[in-house]
Amino acid sequence: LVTIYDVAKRANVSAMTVSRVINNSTLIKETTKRKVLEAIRELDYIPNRSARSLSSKDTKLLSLIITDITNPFFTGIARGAEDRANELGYQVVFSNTDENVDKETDYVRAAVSRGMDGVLLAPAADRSLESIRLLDKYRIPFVLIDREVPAVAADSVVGDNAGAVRLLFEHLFGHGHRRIALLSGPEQVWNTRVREKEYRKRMNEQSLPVDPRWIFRSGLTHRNTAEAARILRNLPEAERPTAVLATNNFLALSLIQSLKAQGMNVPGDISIVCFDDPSPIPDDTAFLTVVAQPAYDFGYNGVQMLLQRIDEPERAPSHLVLPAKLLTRRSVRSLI
Amino acid sequence: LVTIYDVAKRANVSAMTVSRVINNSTLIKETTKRKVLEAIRELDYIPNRSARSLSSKDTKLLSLIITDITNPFFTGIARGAEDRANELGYQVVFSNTDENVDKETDYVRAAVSRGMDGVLLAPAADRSLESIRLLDKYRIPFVLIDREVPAVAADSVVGDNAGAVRLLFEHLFGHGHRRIALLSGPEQVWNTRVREKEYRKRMNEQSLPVDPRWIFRSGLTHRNTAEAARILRNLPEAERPTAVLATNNFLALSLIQSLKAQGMNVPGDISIVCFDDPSPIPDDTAFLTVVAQPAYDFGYNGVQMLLQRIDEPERAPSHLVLPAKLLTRRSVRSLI
DNA sequence: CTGTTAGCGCTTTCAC
DNA sequence: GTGAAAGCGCTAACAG
Repeated sequence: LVTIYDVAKRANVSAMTVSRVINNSTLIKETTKRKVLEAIRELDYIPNRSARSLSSKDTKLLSLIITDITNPFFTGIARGAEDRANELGYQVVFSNTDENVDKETDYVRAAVSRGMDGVLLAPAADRSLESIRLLDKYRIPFVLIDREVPAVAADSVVGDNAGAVRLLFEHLFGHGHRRIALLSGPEQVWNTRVREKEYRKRMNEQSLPVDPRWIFRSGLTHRNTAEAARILRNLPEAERPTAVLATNNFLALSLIQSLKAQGMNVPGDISIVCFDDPSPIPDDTAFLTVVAQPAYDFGYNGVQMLLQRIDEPERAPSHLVLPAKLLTRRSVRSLI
Repeated sequence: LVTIYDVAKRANVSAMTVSRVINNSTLIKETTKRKVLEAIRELDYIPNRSARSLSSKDTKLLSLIITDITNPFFTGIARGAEDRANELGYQVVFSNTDENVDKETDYVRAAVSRGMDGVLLAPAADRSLESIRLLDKYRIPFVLIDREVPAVAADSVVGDNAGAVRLLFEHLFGHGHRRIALLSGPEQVWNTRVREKEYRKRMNEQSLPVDPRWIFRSGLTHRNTAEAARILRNLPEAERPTAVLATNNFLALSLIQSLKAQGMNVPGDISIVCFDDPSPIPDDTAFLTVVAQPAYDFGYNGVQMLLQRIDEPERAPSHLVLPAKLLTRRSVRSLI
C-alpha cells in the first residue's frame, strides 16, 4: 500500500506538503506542487479516507434515509441527491426505513458512528423526533425532505401538499365528481394529515358532504386496500363515491387491483387520482392521473441546502416548498 | 465526544476489553461484558467507524455502482442489495454512471479511497475492464451484476438473457408476428450483444428474414428513437415489421412516444415487447408486455455472493443466472 | 479472560 | 512556504 510518506519521500518533501497538495491548499509553491503531483501519479497514490476522516473530522459522506427507494418518488429524490452530492465531492449512503421509526433511528446511529457530514431525512412518522434528537445531540447537520416533524424547526424541502390536493380536487370537481372519497396513509405521517386536511377544506368549500365511510386509511408499506374496495362496492349506488383521491401512488395502484378483484372497473365504475407518478420517466402509456411532485429537485436541492447548513451551522432554518404538476391521464371518467 | 477510554474508565476495565465487547468477542466473562454494556448505555457511547476502519482495515461499507437508479430494474437491485447488506451489518453507497466508463472509474477510485469492503458493479461497457483492473490491483472484492465483461473471470449475477429473448420471441411468434424488428442498446454492452445474438438465432430458426433496416441501435441514457420511428413509418407496408423487440424498458417507452409522434399507434399499427418492467410494483394498469427479470434478487444475491468472496478471496468465481418471467399485457396485437 | 504497547495514515498545531 | 511533533479513536499482537 502506498501512503503519503511514500509520496513525500519520492518528491523530496515532507508528508505535510503532500497533504497540503491533496487538499488543494493555496499556500504551496507551484513547483513543489507539480513535483508532488507527479510523484502521486507515478506511485498511483490514492489517499486513505478513513485516516483523513479520523484526524480531520469530515467524511465526505452523506446519509439519505428514506422509506422505500422502490417508490419512484424516492428514487427520484435519490437520483437528485446523488447528482448534487457527486458535483460537490460527496458520496451518499442510502437506507430504507419502510416507515419504521426504530429502523430509522438505527440508521441515524450508523450515521453518527460513521461521522457522516450530514443527513437527508424523510422522517417515517412523528415519532422520528427521536432520530432528530440524536442528530441534534451529535451536532449532525440534517435536512428534512418530503415530510416535516411537529415541533421541529429544521431545514426542509417539502412539496406544496395543499396546492397538490387542490389540483386533484379541482380536476375531479371539474369533471363532475361530487362524492369524492379519500384513501389516506397513517395519521402519524405529517404529509398525510396535511393532505387530508386540505381535502376536507375543499369539500367543505364546495359544500360537499364528507361521509365518514369515504375515508380510508392504510399503511404505506403494508397496503390494505382490499377492505376499502369491499366497502366501496357494498355502498348503495347513491352513496357510493364516484371518485377516490389517494394520497400515495402505490396505494392508488393497490386500490385499483383490489377494486378489480371486486369486479369494479376504473374509471368505469369509479375514478381514481393520486399523489406522485408511479412511473419513473415520462410515459405515454401511463394510466393514472396524478399530481407529480418534482422528486429530483427534492433531492438535488436537499443536498444543496444540507451543504449550506454544514457551512453555516447557526443560520436560521430555511424551507423550500416545491409545486406539483397535474398529469392528466385515463383514470378519471368525466361525469359531465 | 465519548470515546472507548471513557467507557473503559467507567467500567473499570481497559479499552481493549471495551473493544472486545463492541466487537462481540466471545472470550469475555459475562459479568465484565455486562458491566461494559452498561457503561456504554450510560454514556451513550457510539463507536467511531473511521477509527475502527483505520486500524482494522474494514469499513462495513459496500459500493453499488449502477448506471441509473431511476430505472426500476436498478432500483430493485438497489433495494435488494441494501436489504441484504443491512442484515449483514453493512451499509451501501450508491453511484450512477449513466453508462459512462470514466465516471465509473472515478467511483471505483472513491471505493478504493474509502477502503470499501466490496463493490457490486454493473459495468457500463466492455471498457469497464479499466475499472476492474483497479479493483484487482487494490484487491477489492467485487461481483458483477446484470452484465459481464469479456475476458474477466469474476463472480457474477446475471439474467438468463437468451431465455428471456426466447420468451419474448415465442410470445410474438405465437401471436402471428413474423416481421420482427430489434431495438437494441450500444454494442459495447455485453447484455445487448447476447440479446441481439439470441434474437437472430430465433429468427433464423424459424427461417424468418432479418432485414438490416429492422435493426435499431440507441444509447441507453440518451435515447434516440425518433429516427427509428420515422424509418418504421416510411417502410412500405409489406416490409414493415409488425412488432419490435426492445432490449430495454426505457427504450421501449421512448419508442412508443416517438411512434405516436409519427402518427403510429401501439399495438394497433405495431406491437412492442421489451426487457424489464418499467413499473416498480405489480401494476394492473401497465401497458407493456415484458420479460421481467427478478431485479431484487440480483441485488440480494449479489451482496450475498460478495460477502462470500470477502470471506474466501481465493475461491473459484461463481456465477448465478436468474430466469425472467413473461408478463403479458396490452402492447402486443394478435395477428391470428 | 484481560491488559499493554504500538501504530493504522492522515491532519492539526505550531515552529521556522 | 514548509516541516516536526503529536494525536485523532480504535484494534493487532502480544504478554500475562
